[in-house]
Amino acid sequence: MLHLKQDHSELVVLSVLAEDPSYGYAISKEIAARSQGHFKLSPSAMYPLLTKLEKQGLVTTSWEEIKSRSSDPDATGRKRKWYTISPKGSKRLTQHIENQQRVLKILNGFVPTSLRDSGMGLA
Amino acid sequence: MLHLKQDHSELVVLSVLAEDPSYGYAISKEIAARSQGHFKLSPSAMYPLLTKLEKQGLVTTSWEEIKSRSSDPDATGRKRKWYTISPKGSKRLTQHIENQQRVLKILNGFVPTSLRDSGMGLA
DNA sequence: TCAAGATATATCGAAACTTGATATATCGTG
DNA sequence: CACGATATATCAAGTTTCGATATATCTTGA
Repeated sequence: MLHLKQDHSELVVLSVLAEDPSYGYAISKEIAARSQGHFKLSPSAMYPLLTKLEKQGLVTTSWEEIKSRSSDPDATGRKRKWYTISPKGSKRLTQHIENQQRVLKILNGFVPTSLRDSGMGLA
Repeated sequence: MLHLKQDHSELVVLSVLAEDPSYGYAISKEIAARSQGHFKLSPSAMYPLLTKLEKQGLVTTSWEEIKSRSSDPDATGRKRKWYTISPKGSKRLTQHIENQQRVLKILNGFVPTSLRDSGMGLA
């Protein structure tokens, strides 16, 4: 299991949302699936991050009332909070990736040539 | 000026030391030079990091007394702390880069195809 | 000669970040 | 009807980060 730092978490979450709106639980499942279980965003990492993205205007949110199949017509039903990437969020994602590429390129300049030449370069 | 996270700082410092032993001040200058000023490791980031590397046995250290040209024969002289990468440190550097490559590959799987196809992929 | 900038190492503290543990509640299935 | 999955969220304790600060020496040029 690889450790996802905040920068990477943000990149991954915005990437997932760039394809379709989703919600916390589904996003965490998607991340685990798409990374073959290598990446994991726990609830305690996920929700603060989503709240931060919302505050920064990178995503918009809406609540969905999940209709219960319960026979009780008064049942409250479970709530689901949907996250949709905003234009600002899309822009941020692009910038984020561009930035990663730039960092990677410079970082690669530090990798010893012996390692770089043996196909271990980063860029 | 790009923000160097600890993971990247460690990679960069070990990479610099993999070529030749050096000391704190010189390492920070080397990093600024080799990155065209894009990366910067301030003293407050550099010295705790070097101490950590030393404690983990990734580098060995020795003090050098810098001979003063001062006419005072009793002058203490400035001290310089040299850092040399250890076999354990070399191994860590290789693992570090391998790990970066793995993370990058998985991360790239999250980048939207539209961005990936336009040459913005990470791996 | 002497002031200023470069060389050199190091700590402090406030803020931000990280994460396992915890809390709460509903849904689906055997 | 119990249990695992779904679903969101906070807390607290630990780690990380970094500008500011401290200390001291060396070098250069006005």
